[in-house]
Amino acid sequence: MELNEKQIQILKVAEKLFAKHGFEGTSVRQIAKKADINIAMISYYFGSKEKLLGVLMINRMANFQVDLISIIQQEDKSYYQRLDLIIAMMLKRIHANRRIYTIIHSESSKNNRNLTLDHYMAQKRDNFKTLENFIISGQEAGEFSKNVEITLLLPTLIGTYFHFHYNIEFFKEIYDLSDETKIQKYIETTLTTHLQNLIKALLSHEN
Amino acid sequence: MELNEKQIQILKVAEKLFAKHGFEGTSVRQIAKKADINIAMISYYFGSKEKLLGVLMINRMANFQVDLISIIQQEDKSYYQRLDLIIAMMLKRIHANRRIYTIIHSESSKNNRNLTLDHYMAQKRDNFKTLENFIISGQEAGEFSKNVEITLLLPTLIGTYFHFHYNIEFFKEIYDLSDETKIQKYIETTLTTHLQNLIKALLSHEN
DNA sequence: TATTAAATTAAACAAACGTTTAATTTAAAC
DNA sequence: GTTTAAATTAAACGTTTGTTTAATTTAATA
Repeated sequence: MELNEKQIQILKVAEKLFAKHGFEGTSVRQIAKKADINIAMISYYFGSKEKLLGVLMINRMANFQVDLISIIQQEDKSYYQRLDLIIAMMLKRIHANRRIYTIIHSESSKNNRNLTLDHYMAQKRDNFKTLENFIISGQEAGEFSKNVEITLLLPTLIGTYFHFHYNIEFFKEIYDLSDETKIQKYIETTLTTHLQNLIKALLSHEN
Repeated sequence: MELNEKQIQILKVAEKLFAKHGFEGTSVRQIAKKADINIAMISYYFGSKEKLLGVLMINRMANFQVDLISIIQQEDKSYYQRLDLIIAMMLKRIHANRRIYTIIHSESSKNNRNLTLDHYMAQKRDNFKTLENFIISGQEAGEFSKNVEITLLLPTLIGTYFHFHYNIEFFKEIYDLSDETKIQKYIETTLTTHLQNLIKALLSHEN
């Protein structure tokens, strides 16, 4: 789907509002007002509020697998080095697209089956398989220890980020994370390092 | 606030619906229908839909700190043993109250200040402090290694659980988690062990 | 410049929302 | 058995919801 400038602007506004007030908590009138367009334009361009969300999700989730594979293929680097790169890349990407993930979380806990969610699930499965194969290769190469629940590495990585994200008000208090720049810096340094150490500790820990 | 049987039933139904469809996504008519009561009873008992949520949150969050301290005080056990107990207790509790946490997550990402949320934040701060002091004691006793981002232990623990929870459909596919009993068993065994190993690996890993 | 298609608008639509009302039933106290 | 308070009800309240309509403006094409 090709998007013109107006459509892109509507998506930007909708993304922020959906993430802040939820999908049902956001009205098309709010979106229209913030995007400075007439209410009817949303139906005109996207068909419905529901379809707008679908376009938004597809648009924000693209190209993750590509980034992942391009790191794994750097075979001059050790498995640990590549793992560090993967973790840093993932955190950066997830933080950049945190709003859409928030929406996906709240949407997928509802039971309405949905084409876009199926698309997301399929992508997730691919990413998981790719990462799993990478870890297994590292184990066969003797770098990573065995006896590790590979399935739970991704939940630990992504989950840690999102618990930080969902409780940002709490962490703002503890650290000095008063603005967006500081938050981003904290994620790219402290949080990334913590997770790299954590995964490394687990993968080198002889049970 | 004392609750009669009808009120308890309304809270149960509301909890499920809020967790499934979100707060805005759930109507008082849905709640009334499922709880088999008249719509007006919700305003009659709780004042409003908003206040119903407040009562629900307070009701489900009680006594966490008590459980935590009672484990820490078992000083005949090693720090690692107590840490294992804490992790198991936390996962069990969080899973039991997963619905209310889901609601809190989606509510606290919105910016409407709220008495109940403040109460939750204060409790969270207390729990965090208690756990932090426990880890520091363990470090001083020479059991735990230093150079650990204590602040990020809780996000890793809780975050891993919730990423599992939010993506339960995905994990149902991978494992054989076809019903609630199997999910609970998986959490109490595989997931708990994974997190115990993870935290232990980190706390014994000399950077 | 005239024609045609796309973009934009204000207004209206029915449906659903949370809450309140006023009347009635139920249960407890005397 | 009467009185009193609590519980329950159906109906109505005014708003807000997502979407559609039909008319108008804008921009591109011939």
